[in-house]
Amino acid sequence: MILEIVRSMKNHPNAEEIYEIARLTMPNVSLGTVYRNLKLLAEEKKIKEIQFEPGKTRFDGMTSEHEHFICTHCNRIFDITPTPTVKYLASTNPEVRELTVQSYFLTYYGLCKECGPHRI
Amino acid sequence: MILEIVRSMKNHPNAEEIYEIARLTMPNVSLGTVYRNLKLLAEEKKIKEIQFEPGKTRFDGMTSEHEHFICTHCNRIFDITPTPTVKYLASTNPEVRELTVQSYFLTYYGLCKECGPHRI
DNA sequence: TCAGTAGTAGTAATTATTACTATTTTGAAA
DNA sequence: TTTCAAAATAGTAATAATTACTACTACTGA
Repeated sequence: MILEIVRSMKNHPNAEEIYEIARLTMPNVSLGTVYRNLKLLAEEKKIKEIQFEPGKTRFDGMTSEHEHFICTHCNRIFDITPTPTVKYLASTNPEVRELTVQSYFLTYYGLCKECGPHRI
Repeated sequence: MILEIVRSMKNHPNAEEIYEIARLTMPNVSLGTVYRNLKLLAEEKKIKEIQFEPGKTRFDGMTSEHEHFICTHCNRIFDITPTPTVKYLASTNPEVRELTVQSYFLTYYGLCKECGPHRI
């Protein structure tokens, strides 16, 4: 049930937000239960925990490899499909080639289409 | 003073660790002062706040563009010099090209030289 | 010298998260 | 179906990281 909720929420919610949605269908679910299940789901790799701002863990039901873009103006978070994967990039970096890369976490910061001019 | 301490610590310390070092030279500095100055320094962009594990903010005195590698076995954090910059990579990604990228944050997870075989 | 500002120590408060405990639910064997 | 142990839960207490508050000190410049 909680897994379904996280999967249906596309806005990278935190535990509190998931709890609010969960209460709509399970009116007396407790926050502790939400936390516990989120942790279990994360351990089973069915959801991802992500850290953007300090002290706030967010959850992401999309487990396929993807990146994020955070608009520094409106604070919205966008999902980005990686085109040439960072693993390829890693393979061209001598420092990284000596290590075994299993996964990576990449977040861009900048201005989204609505908030800023198109420019790199 | 706190800026010097953060710059001298290469291990991405958290506030508590910085506090411990600060007390060596300023025995009655308070933890609140350390937190306040770290926040000020971060606002002035003289240090960077980084989030690896949930609920723990670490600080980095190296403000030049660089990436991190975290060994999933020994949990050590390594600094990585970006070779082809991710900005270049971003420019090849149509999704990202429509946005204004100001900065990025990239962390690799995997096994370091001591903990795992060399393999990509 | 003195008033005002800024910075600090020390403590209290807040926030996100985890732990605990008594109770409820579940599910499989009898 | 009944029974009973194991697992999950609600509700609350506890913890950890961080921030806010307050009274006090130090520094500043006129």
